Amino acid sequence: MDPNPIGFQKHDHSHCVADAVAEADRTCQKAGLQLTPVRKRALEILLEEHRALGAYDVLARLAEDGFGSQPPVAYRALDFLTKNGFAHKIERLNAFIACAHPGDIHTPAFLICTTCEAVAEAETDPSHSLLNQIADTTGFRISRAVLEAEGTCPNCLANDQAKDPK
Amino acid sequence: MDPNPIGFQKHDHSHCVADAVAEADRTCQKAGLQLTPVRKRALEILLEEHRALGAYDVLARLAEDGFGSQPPVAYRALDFLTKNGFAHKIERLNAFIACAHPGDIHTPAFLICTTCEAVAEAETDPSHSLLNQIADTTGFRISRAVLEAEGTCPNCLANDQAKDPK
DNA sequence: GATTGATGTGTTATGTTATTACGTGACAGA
DNA sequence: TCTGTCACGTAATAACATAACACATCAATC
Ligand SMILES: [Zn+2]
Ligand SMILES: [Zn+2]
Ligand SMILES: [Zn+2]
Ligand SMILES: [Zn+2]
Repeated sequence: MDPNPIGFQKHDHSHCVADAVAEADRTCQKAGLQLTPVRKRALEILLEEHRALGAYDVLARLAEDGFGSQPPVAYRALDFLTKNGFAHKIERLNAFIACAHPGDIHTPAFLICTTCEAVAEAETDPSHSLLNQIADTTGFRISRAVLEAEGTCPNCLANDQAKDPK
Repeated sequence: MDPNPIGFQKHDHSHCVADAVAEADRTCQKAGLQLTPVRKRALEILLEEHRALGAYDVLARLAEDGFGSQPPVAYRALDFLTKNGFAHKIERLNAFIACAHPGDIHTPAFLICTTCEAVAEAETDPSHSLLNQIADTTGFRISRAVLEAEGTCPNCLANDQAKDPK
C-alpha cells in the first residue's frame, strides 16, 4: 500500500514535484499558456503521488485549498493539463496522473499495478508500435492511442514471493 | 453516421449475428457455461452493431424485450460476456462491443473511429507487443492489456477527402 | 420427498464519474 | 467605454457502476 516507485523504483520524491512544476512553468511561458493557480495546484496534487487520482480526489484537495468545490473546477484543470501534455488520463481507471516525461510529444504506455496502485509511464517508439502497424495496413489514421497494462509491479511481485514462496 | 464496417469493410451483416450467437452457444455447451436468455439477447444486441454500446443502451433494449430494467441486469450480462470472451469493454468509451474473434484467448487491439463511431477489433501478436517488451525489461507482470486507438477510419477519411479536397 | 447450496434474475438504493448550462470578474484591444 | 475572450465559479443533471437483498430454479444430498 506504499506506492514509492517511479517506474517502480525508489527515488527522491520531493524533486519530482518541484522540478516538474518548474518545468511546466517554463513550458507555459514559452507556449503562451496560463499556468494559473488552480491549474498549478492541480498539477502539484497529481505530482504528489505516483498513482492515478480520480477527478473527485483532485477536486476535494483543490477545495481544501480554497478553490471551487464543484466538478467542473477539477475537470477543467485536468483538461488543461492533459491537453497540454502535463498529465494523462488513465482510461482503465478513469483517473489522472502527472506526466513523467513532459515537454515531448509522445505516446505513453502505462503499467498499472493492481496491488499497490502505482502507475508507471513508459515511453514508446511510435513508429514501431503495434497500433501503428495495424493502422497502416487498414488505412486508419490514429489521433490518439491508449496503451495500458494492468498487472503486478516488480516490488509487489517480490513481496508476494516472500510471503508465499512456492 | 452509417457504421457499416467490420474492420471498416462492407459485409453481409446478418451473418455476423447469427454465426456469432451459434458459435457462442457451442462454446458455452462445451465449457459448461449457461448462455441464458438475457445473456444471449445481450450478445445479440452487441452484435447488431459494429460499434460500442453503453451498458445503459444495452439495458434499454433488454428492457424492451421484457427483461429487467435496472442497471445490474445489463452489467451482469455484460460481465458474463466479457469474462468469457464473447465481448470486450472499450475503456476509452466506457462501452461494450461483441468480440470479433471469439473462442481464442487473445489480446485485442481496437481502432475507434471518432467520426462514424465504428470500432474494429484487430488481433495482436502478444509476444511482439510493445507492452510485453516494456514489461519484460521492467519486471512487471501483465494480467490484462488495453490497446485502443482513436482516430478516423478509412471510410470516413475518404468521405473527408471527397468533401474537402485540398 | 424435504433440505441445502449454487446460480441466475429481479428489485431498490446508492455511489462514482462527467457534462451542461449559466453567471461573474479580469483583461486586452477597438 | 465597449466588446470579445478567457478563466473561474455555481447549480443541476446526465452517464456509468455497484451494493445489498429477495426470490426462483435446479441439482445434490439426506
Ligand atoms: Zn516521485
Ligand atoms: Zn505494486
Ligand atoms: Zn457485421
Ligand atoms: Zn469512420
